[in-house]
Amino acid sequence: MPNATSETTKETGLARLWGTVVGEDTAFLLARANALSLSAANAALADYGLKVRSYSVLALAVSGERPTQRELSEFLRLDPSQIVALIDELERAGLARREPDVNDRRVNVVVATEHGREVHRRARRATNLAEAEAFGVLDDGELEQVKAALRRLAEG
Amino acid sequence: MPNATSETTKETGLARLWGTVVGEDTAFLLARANALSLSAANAALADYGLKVRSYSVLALAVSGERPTQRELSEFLRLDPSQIVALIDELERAGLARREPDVNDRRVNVVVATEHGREVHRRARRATNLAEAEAFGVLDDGELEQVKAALRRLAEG
DNA sequence: TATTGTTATACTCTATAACTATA
DNA sequence: TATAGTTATAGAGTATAACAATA
Repeated sequence: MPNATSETTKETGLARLWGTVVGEDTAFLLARANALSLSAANAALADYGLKVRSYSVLALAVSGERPTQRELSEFLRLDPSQIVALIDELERAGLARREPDVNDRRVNVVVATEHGREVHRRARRATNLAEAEAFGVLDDGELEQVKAALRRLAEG
Repeated sequence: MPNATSETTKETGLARLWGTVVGEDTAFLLARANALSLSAANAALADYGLKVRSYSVLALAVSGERPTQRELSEFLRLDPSQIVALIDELERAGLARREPDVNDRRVNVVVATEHGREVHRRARRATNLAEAEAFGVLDDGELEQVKAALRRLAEG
């Protein structure tokens, strides 16, 4: 039990640090919100043997856009070597597979298996629920404003 | 030069992936915006031998709130052992120091040196500029809305 | 007994460079 | 010569457990 006369708790405790410049910093708030969102999503995906990374690749494989590994690398801002590992993982789990590009034999295109589509459907439901919970403190209007702003930041 | 008839570029290229479910996902957008903000801040802080982590600890040391290591750990959501390493770093650089708590000899309180305060002033200016640039695509009203929303997410 | 700070260790993530096969 | 994918490796970041000093 902390001593009430200790310097440790002389003010209102931890809360007083929110009043500092750090608590007003946009980058700090963004980092914390992201950490919360990330761990909520990863927790929701654990039931399906996925993490945010592998789920993102799976979702893009399911999309039907037939992304190449290079495109996945650029879009997800991950190194090509990390994409290799993620696809290996999805392939081992029977969720996706590589298909050679018809016109350029250097290129692999990533497509989902039927099982991958099914797992994605369920995983997506789970992450949607987790997101709704994580962002539940915001009303619909606020959430839309934030998304619109983040989209402009992210695409820029 | 990519072959225009290749499957790789049959649609509009990378941009077509933004139309998928991933490009609409709040967590995905948040993660990307955070990555951009983080690398901009780290780049700005490199001139001062700091990173976002060490800068945050320094800023809290400068605040005058005399945070304990435990409080820094909880507020920044970093493990106590990571706080140890960050303070060691600041101490080696002469920017901050540990002071034993008067009432509880187990506790260390972290305070900035005069040099630490000066470096913080300059580093803060640099990160403010970097932030203004990173979030420059948003007008002031949007930025305030986003900050308010993030603050509610982060504190919750 | 419980807590603060510390050390040690392992695990994940990330970044880099070198290699192959194709173009 | 350049590009797509692959492999290997090292560095940064993160999580966990055990420990000494103090409460």
